[in-house]
Amino acid sequence: MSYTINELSKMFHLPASTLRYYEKIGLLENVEHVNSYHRVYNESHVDRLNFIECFKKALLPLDEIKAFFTYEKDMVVNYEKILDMLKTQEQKTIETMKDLEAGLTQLQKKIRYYSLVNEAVKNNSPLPSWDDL
Amino acid sequence: MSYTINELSKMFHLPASTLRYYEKIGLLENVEHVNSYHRVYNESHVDRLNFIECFKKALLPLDEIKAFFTYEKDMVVNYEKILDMLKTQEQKTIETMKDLEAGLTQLQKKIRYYSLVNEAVKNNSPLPSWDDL
DNA sequence: ATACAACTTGAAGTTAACTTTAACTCAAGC
DNA sequence: GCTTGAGTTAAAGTTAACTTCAAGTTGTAT
Repeated sequence: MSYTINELSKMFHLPASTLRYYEKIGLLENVEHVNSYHRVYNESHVDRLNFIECFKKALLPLDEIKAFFTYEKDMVVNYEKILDMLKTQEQKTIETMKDLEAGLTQLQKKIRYYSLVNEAVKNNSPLPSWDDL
Repeated sequence: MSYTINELSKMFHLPASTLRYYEKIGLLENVEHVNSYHRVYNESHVDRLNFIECFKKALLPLDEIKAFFTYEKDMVVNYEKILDMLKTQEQKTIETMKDLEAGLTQLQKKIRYYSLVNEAVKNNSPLPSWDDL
């Protein structure tokens, strides 16, 4: 199966310029340039983009994602390094999730407070205090 | 209670330059400048920084955090807008958490795979395939 | 009185991850 | 043969959130 830049663009909700950019920085490799006219991608690019999106969600910067793919090319030599990177990233992701949860809790507390403000204004009753939660 | 820029810096693990920057963009307000010589912060700044850190963790950009504080100054007028912002942000945070979880799952799958690679290399046995997971 | 450390300022510089621009090429349809 | 539209390039521009810099000020210790 082969894909045009526009097909991949739609498939991954990434602008074509971003796909060209990823190729430029070496994150996508071996993209066929037909007649120096247009790019043709294959399944390997779809697979790689799936991982890239996945790592991006886990907040891994692009240069580390790239380093990861570089190490993977010689995994029998680099598996320890790879495991190390993956585990570090796992911990970071877990940390980030905890922070997000704490942030979410505060957001929801504020939402409860302003729901009370809403009611108070509508009933012409006194404004709630932060301690009423 | 009053605080120097260095005390706040340590308290929130933010460099002093960042505290000055927050003041410059209007995120921290009414900071006392004694004899145009040094800043003095008070409890209200500690409170606000707590919220700022909290919103930052929820991935709210600084200009929206600022807009939020601006609306809060007149909450009887703006409570609907505030509730709206908060709920939008709540949904975004939940989305981000889902993405992070999906990313984490993929990370952990890779970790399992490379643990198998590790064993295989140490036992001189054939490398695992991605489907062995 | 002078040196020094701590703090100040506005402005310029940094980083990551794109995005936009301008000028160009190619294949297909009229 | 000419236009159109999709694709190409290298290079410059953008954005957020800082960070660094150079030059100046202030209070305290010697």
